[in-house]
Amino acid sequence: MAEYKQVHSFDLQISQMKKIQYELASKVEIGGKIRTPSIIGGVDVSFMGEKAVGIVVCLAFPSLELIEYSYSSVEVSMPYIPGYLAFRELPAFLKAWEKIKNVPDVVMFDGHGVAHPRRLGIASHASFFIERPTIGIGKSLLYGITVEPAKEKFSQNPIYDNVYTKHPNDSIIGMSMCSKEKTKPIYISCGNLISLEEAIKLSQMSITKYRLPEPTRYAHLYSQKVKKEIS
DNA sequence: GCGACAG
DNA sequence: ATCTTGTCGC
Repeated sequence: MAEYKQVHSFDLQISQMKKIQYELASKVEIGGKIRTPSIIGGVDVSFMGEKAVGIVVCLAFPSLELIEYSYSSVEVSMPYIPGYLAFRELPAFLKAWEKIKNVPDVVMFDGHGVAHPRRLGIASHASFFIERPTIGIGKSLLYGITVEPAKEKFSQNPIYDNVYTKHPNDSIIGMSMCSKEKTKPIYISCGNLISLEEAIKLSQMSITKYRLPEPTRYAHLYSQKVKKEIS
């Protein structure tokens, strides 16, 4: 069973959530070389009424064959508020994470990493609980400035901080990338414990014939499937 | 005050 | 995210 650290509770007020985000963001470690993963994880959370269904899939890397997947169902604790997605989805994710036997070496999330107003999107946030490298894969931009890349596979452009004076040493917070010709781009950003170069490389190696990389794509597929089975 | 706003 | 079938375009 995969373990995780209970970094903080989820019974919080927005002001407390914001404070936690700033505190954890200051501890994010971008860069460093990680060993090529043998198992890559994918996470997605879907909803049905007041229930949140969390999914974790484990794929062999680089073959991308499905090894295992788990799911959980928890009561929704708060509404969706832009910038605070993690507080709504992490409880479901963590409950599914504990059921995983083949612990992933790196995990991809459906949402952003440091490409976030306070540098702590769900991918970065989750890393402090599972203590593993994470990557954020966004389907739309939440924060940052970027130029839409050409619609050719793997064409890409950097995502810069809206306020470049806020973090002058690292204004590039992610990469906009065309993952499939003639489709809208995906937004890759570091979650934690990984470099943007590595995050992009692993993302590209996880992309086959679809817009989303297999870990996230599979997780989403299963979340929809599981919802019907348990409804 | 106004507009933006992951999933 | 979710409500929802067929349909236009690559």
